[in-house]
Amino acid sequence: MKASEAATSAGPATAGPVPVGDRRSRRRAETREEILDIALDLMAEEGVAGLSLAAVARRLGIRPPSLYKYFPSRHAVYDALFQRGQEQYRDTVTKAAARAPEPGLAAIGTAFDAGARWIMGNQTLAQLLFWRTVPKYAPTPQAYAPALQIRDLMHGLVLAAVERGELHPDAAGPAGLDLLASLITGPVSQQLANEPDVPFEEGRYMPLVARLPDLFAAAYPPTDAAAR
Amino acid sequence: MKASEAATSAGPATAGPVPVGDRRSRRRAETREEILDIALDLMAEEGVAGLSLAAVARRLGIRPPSLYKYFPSRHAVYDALFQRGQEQYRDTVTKAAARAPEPGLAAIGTAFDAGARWIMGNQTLAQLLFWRTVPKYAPTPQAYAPALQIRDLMHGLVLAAVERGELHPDAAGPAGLDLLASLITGPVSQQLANEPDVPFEEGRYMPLVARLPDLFAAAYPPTDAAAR
DNA sequence: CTTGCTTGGCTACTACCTATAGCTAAAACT
DNA sequence: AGTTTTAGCTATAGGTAGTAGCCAAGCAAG
Repeated sequence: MKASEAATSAGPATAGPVPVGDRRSRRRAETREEILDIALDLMAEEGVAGLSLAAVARRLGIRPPSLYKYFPSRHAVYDALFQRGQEQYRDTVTKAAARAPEPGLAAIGTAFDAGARWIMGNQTLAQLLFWRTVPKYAPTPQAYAPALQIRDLMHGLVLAAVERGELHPDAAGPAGLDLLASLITGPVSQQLANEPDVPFEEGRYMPLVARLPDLFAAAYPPTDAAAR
Repeated sequence: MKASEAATSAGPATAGPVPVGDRRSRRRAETREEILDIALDLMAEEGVAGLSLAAVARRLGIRPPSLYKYFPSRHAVYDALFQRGQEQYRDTVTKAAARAPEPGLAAIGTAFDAGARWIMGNQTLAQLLFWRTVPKYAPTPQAYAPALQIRDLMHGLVLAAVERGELHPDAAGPAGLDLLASLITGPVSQQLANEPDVPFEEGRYMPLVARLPDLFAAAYPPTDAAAR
């Protein structure tokens, strides 16, 4: 029992010879990941809210009730995917911001671009993350945690832009961050809802993302004193 | 047969003594509306994608199979609600734009405000209209038609603003209209996904709507020649 | 090597869902 | 008044989530 509990977070954290004895729990974690992969595929085919555990079981080659040895409910599968998605998205955006050519407003643009590309490449997860699409499902705090880290990251980027004199200090306030989040959400939602199948940047909405940093700057122009 | 077909669009179009003889089809249309009302209530309670026709039947006091005398499938119920919602939204926005104090950019703001308020007051319908939340459901062209009219309406408003010298002519192009639609979608999606239950304008995102016209103007500043 | 515990599969079952087929009685039209 | 239409019904097929309980294989300690 204790062993399996310890394995729920299931990261390849220790690269060494493994705490020994838990070949079983490693296998268990692998199966969990396999289930999540299949669930993701099925959600892409049938719609996010149309996920059927029975279909997952069929594709995995086991009987439906056996799935409950790995996840206590359908919502638990959604939650695991939600967390996985948030972590991937956070890492994508964080790395993009870190290797941006220069900090400030340009880095915000880099982060937006990377985030938008990830979303278009992971639309199923994006729907789960950014819309309330599954009846009665709400993410657990643990699964939602990475989203808060993303907000912190954006806050830092905005602060840097403010210090460079590219934005008014108010941009780093709550309303500013909410506006920033809304700006990126707009094209993304339009693209997901109306043109889910267009490839990369051929759609009508994703190209708009490149213009968002300037729009944000227009909403929070630096005070003349700070600029220059 | 012919009579009932004619009643499927079921608007109170003719206010007079009614084409006579179709007390039956009027009753039928009433029941259809009743079903849609109940479905809307249930979607609010259980989630948009969680609508169950059996539950509708229970609440209506009939057996589930009898519902199929009024709608051929669950998707047909969604489609009727989709159309109803698009028409309501279109009418709301159109009327708001028509009685705006002055045309141009200000009228766009008035239309946005009215649209946002309608959405917050009709969140269930809004989810159906603006997100792809129901697996395998896509609106029929007939149900989608009002959405095209809304785009035409916005196009007209933007053209008027351009002629008043408030916007660059490019604002009325496809990319401009897509940006405009994305701008309003952003706060709306954020509000629906993250704060669905806050009343009117107490939320974090809806107040941002008032700033969108200026943002749009910043994206398409008028050429100096046209201005003034 | 054997004994015993853990676990990952299974079948059987409940209670729900959408949708179809076909019946019947009441309502409406002619 | 007779005929047609229709709005309800029951029965049924086939799908879903989730629970209960059985059993055999895997693993670990004596």
